[in-house]
Amino acid sequence: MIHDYSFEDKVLLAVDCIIFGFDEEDLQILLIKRDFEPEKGNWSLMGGFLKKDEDLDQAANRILHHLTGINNVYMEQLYNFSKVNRDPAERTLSVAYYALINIAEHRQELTENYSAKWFKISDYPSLIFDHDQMVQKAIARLRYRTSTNPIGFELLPEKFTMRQLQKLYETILNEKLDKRNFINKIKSLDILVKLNEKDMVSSRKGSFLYKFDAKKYNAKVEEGFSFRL
Amino acid sequence: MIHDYSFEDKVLLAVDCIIFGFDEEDLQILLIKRDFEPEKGNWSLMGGFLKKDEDLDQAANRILHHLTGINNVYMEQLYNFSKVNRDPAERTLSVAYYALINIAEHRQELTENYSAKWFKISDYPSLIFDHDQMVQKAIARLRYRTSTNPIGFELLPEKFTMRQLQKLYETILNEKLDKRNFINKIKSLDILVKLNEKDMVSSRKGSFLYKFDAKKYNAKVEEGFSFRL
DNA sequence: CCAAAAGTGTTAATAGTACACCCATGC
DNA sequence: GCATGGGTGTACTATTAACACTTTTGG
Repeated sequence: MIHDYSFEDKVLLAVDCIIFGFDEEDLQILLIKRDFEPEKGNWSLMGGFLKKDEDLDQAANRILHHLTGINNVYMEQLYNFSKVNRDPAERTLSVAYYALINIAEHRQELTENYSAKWFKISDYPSLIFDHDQMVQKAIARLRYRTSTNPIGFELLPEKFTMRQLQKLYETILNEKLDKRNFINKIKSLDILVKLNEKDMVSSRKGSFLYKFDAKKYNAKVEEGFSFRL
Repeated sequence: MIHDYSFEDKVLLAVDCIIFGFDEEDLQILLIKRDFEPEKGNWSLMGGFLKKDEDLDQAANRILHHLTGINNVYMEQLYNFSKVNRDPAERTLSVAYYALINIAEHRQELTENYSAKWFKISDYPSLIFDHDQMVQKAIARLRYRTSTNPIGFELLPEKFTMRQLQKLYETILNEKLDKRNFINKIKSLDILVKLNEKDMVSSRKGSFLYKFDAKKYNAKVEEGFSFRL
């Protein structure tokens, strides 16, 4: 016997993306004004529908690329939102993904070609459907993930100062950290390379730049190391 | 303009459940032999399809109840598995849920009425499609969740001994724990009630029974307490 | 010479880990 | 009276948290 699937209900499956950026001061999300009904003119996450011939990761990447021109960034599936009437127009489920992007590197393509806008997570407009809930869940996941995996670097330029890194973690975790303790902890992890190069923008003295050493990190993970901040 | 959803692809959405139980010795999962093609006769998680008029949590509960007679247990959404050819018969996505059940309390209904079988997670048959992957992900999530939320109790009888609790955590975390340190830690959390009642099965002396005090736990959470084992 | 951010160590407190003996009971 | 699992506390170690002054340099 072959089970006949043809009597089962099929559904529309959306993919919505919470796109995080960091501008040296605030954690931000990228939103767009929805240009069709329902909820036309209101702020929304970037989304689209899953196609038959792609999996969800591919759909999330396609949608991100289509709406921002951005490719190859850290993305992670978050949760499947499924309340029956979440979209009043039609029964739709939505799989939320979040992405981490380096604002500086992508500022050009974003502002030039697309109508998206950055908002601080401490102050963003209310969103359509259940998108606010998605954002809150994404922030919670981001807090956890950045504490247990070295993904915070995805939000920074390739070369960054200790102060930028500290500020980033302070912003994500929403708490002040002690400068010396933070640096000691980071240094003890031994997964950064100190460059012979200084950032001269932030001070007269200049501050050394660091890079995340992915190769070293991976080697350490092989030996049982696990990142924890 | 109303966006026309009618050209978008619709998909079949399955819900598969990883059902965990604990028998005082091993962490186990409940599996069934699939009785239809493809993969007829092979072991599988319990699953079914999402219906139009229910959300995913409801579907997971319905499927669990339908296949086991069990209701009202801890369930949590895990991940949406979406590889294009994961089910060779038809394009199907599957949202995995995991459930925690108290084997003792439900042994009757399970063995009497249904054809499901418990397997130790240390030794279970290989499963259809991507179900092995689902189980592995569920175990990882269970480890994390039981370390940060007091959900381990869901796997034990309402009244349990310290030894049962310790054995449970040892099994989930897959490491030996020190008896005194474990008890001290648990006691310092101050979320259990010690009963004036002993379990006389496991020893001649008998060992005191405890209950999880959900009310106390919730009150403490309100005040900023967070469970961590 | 001064303002502004960078860089750097030590101490105290806390949390975690290791460890061994007596107790109560049924047989 | 002895075998079996139950119950208990302390000393040591490692980790985390608190804290302030000197350095560099452009203006």
